[in-house]
Amino acid sequence: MKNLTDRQTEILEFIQRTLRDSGVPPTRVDICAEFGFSSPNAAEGHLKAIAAKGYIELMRHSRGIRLLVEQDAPLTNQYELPLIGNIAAGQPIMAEENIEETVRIDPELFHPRADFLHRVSGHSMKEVGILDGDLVGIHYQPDADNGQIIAAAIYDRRSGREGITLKRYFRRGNKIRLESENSDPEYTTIEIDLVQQDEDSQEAAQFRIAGLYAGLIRRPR
Amino acid sequence: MKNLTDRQTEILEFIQRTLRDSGVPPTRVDICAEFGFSSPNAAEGHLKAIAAKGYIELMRHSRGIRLLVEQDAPLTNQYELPLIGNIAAGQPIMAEENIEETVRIDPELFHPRADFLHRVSGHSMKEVGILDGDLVGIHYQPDADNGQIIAAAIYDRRSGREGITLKRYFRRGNKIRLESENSDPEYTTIEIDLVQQDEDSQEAAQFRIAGLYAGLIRRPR
DNA sequence: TACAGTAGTGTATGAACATACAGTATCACT
DNA sequence: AGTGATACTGTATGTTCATACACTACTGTA
Repeated sequence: MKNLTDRQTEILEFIQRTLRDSGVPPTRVDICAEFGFSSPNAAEGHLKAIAAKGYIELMRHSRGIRLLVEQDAPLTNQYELPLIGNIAAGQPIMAEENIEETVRIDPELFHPRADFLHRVSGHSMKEVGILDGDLVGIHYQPDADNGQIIAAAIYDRRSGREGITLKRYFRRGNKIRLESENSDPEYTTIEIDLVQQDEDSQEAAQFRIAGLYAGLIRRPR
Repeated sequence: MKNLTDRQTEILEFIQRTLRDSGVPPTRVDICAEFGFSSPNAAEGHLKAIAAKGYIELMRHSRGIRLLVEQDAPLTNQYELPLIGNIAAGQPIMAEENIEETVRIDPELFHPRADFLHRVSGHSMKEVGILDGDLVGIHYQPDADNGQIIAAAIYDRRSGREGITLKRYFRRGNKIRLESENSDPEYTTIEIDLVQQDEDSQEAAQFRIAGLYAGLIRRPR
């Protein structure tokens, strides 16, 4: 969360004080009176800035100011999942280096239970309602059944990292097929031959199953 | 302290609920809307009676209602959201009767913060990746901007309940348009004339905004 | 029977409020 | 030298809000 300026902090504290003392948020005019402003627009500007930084929410009715910061310390709970972007070479998925963010969410919300989250990039799964930017819950599991949606970890030689992509998984013998859920022809099916991959690990697309798709969260904006 | 009448208790509870859910006390008009009064003076009378009995204090400015009784423990704790199906006649949204389930999730995960969840039924929002069975986070807010996705509470005369549906909201003057996000022709646009709705409440589709769409959770299976 | 309390409708009005637009000035950063 | 963020003044407007007045109707009670 972005830092407030000194003035904005003073104003936020005044809102907290007013709320605590009177039970009602202040109006723009109240703020002007407190700080000696002669224009309600001074207060309006500060409120918008504080709201833009995420400390309060402005509702459009009188005294519509809602605090989004708790006065007391937030609860610590164990319902957190790491958000994993791509994976550094040689590192386990959950290595701290790979964690972009920690999201407070109950792993049991998903089925099967999620071990980590991944932010979807692109529209390859559009047809099953998984969109760019969505956070998907992934259940760590190194194999999958035919037709299941998996998080595929695909090695990229240029970056030396593994990128995670959602794909629908099919295997017949040693041939693996990773399909997108988007009829647009640009979303091609990836085909991998396990024998080839083993024999010539420099050459073919290196691939493994990072886990099973177990649900998603969408946070607009 | 003198006892409150049943009606006065209901109103006091509504004030407590509004404060808890939105952080701001209700206006007289809010109370009228909640209880179906047609005159703000009905609310005013109740407030004066409740104040005279010492349960609240009235300050003479907008929303100047201060609770003088302990606010009982919140129904939902910080990291839980109620899952609301449809709404029993005359009940506030958050009434226990309407809660199907409680889901452990951080309301701040969504933007704007979610006040309750709703399970999507049908495919009317398929084109924006909202599918049947998804749980959507709803931010309690009685109005919306054009083009926003809202949870519309539409009264069903047969069941006597309000059903919640996601729609894209447009308003021009007194005409409201509720659009689906599915090009299939079976998903028609609902049009409502506010004037008609007021004049002939038996006839026209009764409708209100239950809140803003604020994100979703998908739990497969 | 009368009276006080409760529960409303209906109308009206002025003050309180949020908020938009048009400016000015300072400061840090590029 | 130019741009964006901050921190205001000043004015204006339309809506929201509290609240007063007048009136109906039901209920328990002294």
